[in-house]
Amino acid sequence: MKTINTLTPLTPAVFYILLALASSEKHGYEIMKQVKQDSQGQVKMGTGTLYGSLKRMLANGLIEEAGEKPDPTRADERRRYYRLTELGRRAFTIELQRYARVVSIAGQRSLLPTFSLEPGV
Amino acid sequence: MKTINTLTPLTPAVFYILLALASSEKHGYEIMKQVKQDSQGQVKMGTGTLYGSLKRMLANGLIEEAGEKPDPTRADERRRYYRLTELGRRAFTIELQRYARVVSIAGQRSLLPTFSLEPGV
DNA sequence: GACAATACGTCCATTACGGACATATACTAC
DNA sequence: GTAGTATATGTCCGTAATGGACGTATTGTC
Repeated sequence: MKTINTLTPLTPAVFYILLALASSEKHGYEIMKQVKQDSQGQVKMGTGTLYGSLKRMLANGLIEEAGEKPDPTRADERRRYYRLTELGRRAFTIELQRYARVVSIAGQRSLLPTFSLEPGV
Repeated sequence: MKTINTLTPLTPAVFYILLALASSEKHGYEIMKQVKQDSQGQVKMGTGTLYGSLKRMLANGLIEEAGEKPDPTRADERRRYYRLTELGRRAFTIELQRYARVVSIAGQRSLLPTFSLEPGV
């Protein structure tokens, strides 16, 4: 268990995993697909990075394994579900504020191009 | 020289260096102080990371060394100034959009706490 | 003259990444 | 039914990135 200060700034991989888990607990493969979607395919997380990051995040206390399966109708017992810990949620929030701050700074320095996110995001 | 796709997502260190250089060319030590300020002290870049990153970024073509010293009145000849290349500016812009998108997604999922940046930023 | 801040850099142990590989189950189409 | 794709987890290992210690020297301040 580490302090938030030693964990931040988070690597993009870890950050996207936290983002994926922030709404609901998910299993590994599901996280992978969510990250791909959230980053518009920009972040292509290999399995080594995915499962390696999950292992490190468990050790750091950013996430924990959810004992109960949220989808008991599905028989696939291979799935392992993860959820954020309190530490994980705090780290995510701090990191999100750092992101927002960076965008804000860039805006004030007129470094932002004019662009818009498509409505369906 | 690499393509943007192989370079992104950028590590936090590289991104902050690009942010520091986006407004004006700077030398190494100046970048270090700027990063510290832009991240509110959250990103503590060791000299190994700073000069190592600069070396890699030169090799990648994200930055280039500025021949002329912007401050000729100052005698300190140790300084080496860097500026963004076109590739660097494009990578920065893309990365900035990725940041903005992540913040936007988090907002739509109601993951953003209510917070405000102080006016002087 | 002393001392802190400035300024550059290397070295190296630790950490993180990412693709190849291994293995196996679930679903879809023919 | 069976071929093929998607789902699902994980390891292994070479490569890349980090960060702090160390080294050296100049500039500015008290």
